[in-house]
Amino acid sequence: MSVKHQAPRGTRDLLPDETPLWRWAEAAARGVLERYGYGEIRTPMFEDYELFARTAGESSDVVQKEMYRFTDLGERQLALRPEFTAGVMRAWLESGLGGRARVHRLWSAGPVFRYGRPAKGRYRQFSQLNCELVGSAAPGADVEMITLFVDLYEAWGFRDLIVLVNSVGQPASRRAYGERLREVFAPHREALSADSQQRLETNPMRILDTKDEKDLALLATLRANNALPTLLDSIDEADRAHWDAVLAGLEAAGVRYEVDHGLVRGLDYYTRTAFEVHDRSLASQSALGGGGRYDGLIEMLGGAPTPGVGFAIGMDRTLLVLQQRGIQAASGDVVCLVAMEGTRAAATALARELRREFTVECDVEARGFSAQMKTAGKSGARFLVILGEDEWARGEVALKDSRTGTQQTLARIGLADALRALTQETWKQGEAL
RNA sequence: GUGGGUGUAGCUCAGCUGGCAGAGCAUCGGGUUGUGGUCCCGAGGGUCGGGGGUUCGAACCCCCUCACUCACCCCA
Repeated sequence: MSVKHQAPRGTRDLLPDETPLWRWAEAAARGVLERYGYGEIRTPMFEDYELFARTAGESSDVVQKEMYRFTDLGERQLALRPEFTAGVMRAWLESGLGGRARVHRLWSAGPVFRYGRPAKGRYRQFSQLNCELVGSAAPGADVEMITLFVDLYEAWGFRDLIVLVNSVGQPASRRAYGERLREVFAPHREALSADSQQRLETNPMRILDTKDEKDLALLATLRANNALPTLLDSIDEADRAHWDAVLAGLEAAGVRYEVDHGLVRGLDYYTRTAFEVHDRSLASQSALGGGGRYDGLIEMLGGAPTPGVGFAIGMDRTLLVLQQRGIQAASGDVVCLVAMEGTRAAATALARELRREFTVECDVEARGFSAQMKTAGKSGARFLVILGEDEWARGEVALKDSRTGTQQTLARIGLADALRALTQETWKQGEAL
């Protein structure tokens, strides 16, 4: 098996046995989004490099080492989108949406690109479902976002979901908190892992979600002595009030959440509320989705100060979990036509007619009767319509239900009616369950 | 990006110390040109991920490379 080309590293093909689950999940999501009153916005898959570099933060990992950056033939500096929000906000500004109404509810879906070492659940091209609520600074907006976030997962069958929430405050308070952490850890520098000593310089908040045993032990000791401040202790009064209101709103909405003091988002533009959902079954790539508030972003892009909240859901990982749980998209009944030597021509016409209403398979290779029957059996077709020469001459066909094994002979004229009645019958039975 | 592991038929995998590439499942055909998914018989299918090296001889040993995977990093 040595083919000349393979899919580029970190990309993959979704084959026909997988796409039904994707379509089902996408359809379920669209239903929820519609009922929440969100409108779809489609933006380019690439934008000016600077747009992403500035909004995500020059020092962020995404910008430092994960961007698909390129120069086009016109010498433009561009990048494949590593996330949706920056592009959506650019479109919002450029189209003047902000002037038409104060609040906008937007969603997008499609591929995003990040250059990183691939692993199960981490791809260089992956798919996100993205939502934004632009124009409201109210805690209720955060609550609606998180509620929508959870309801999407519930529409996909998740029941045991817990949202991790935190407040990352303002950039200034975040910096101040970082300094406080440096002071706290400085005396224990030698006790930290090499990674964390590095983080002490670059991003001390990352020490809080270390996986190193030594680090964890130190953190536990510090906590026990009340020597470890939390980010929540460092945020200002307004942020604190916002945070309390968000939690109260989540309680009221009946959303299960857990406060995670170590939760920090990877992009610099986040303010106040941050949230994520994880699934343990995905090993090291456990984040299924996350989001937060980005009150400074639009101003950063040259717009009037405008608040916003949003989230992104990683579809690949989410569907990976669904597949692991054995969830399959329901498929409809299939009708398979089986023709004889003298009825092949008639079968093509009948197939065409039935396909106005039913899913119909029909042999195109003029294969023998027995071969067609074998194929029909393996295909899982619910109904077999056998066009025997004698019956056909009398204007009749045989209809076999492979679920029960029963077979009846009926007038060709009444075939569609009979199929309709049988499929509706099973549909009703399904409803009863 | 760092460190490990794995690549043999469409799939899951055997293949001993270097000596003619195998099995099961799947596919196709036949047994059965008017009743399948059971059974029986048969067939096709491989540059052993790719390139180089060592050797009389390499799936096996060495180097490089590509891909996947696990743990980190980071996140979706």
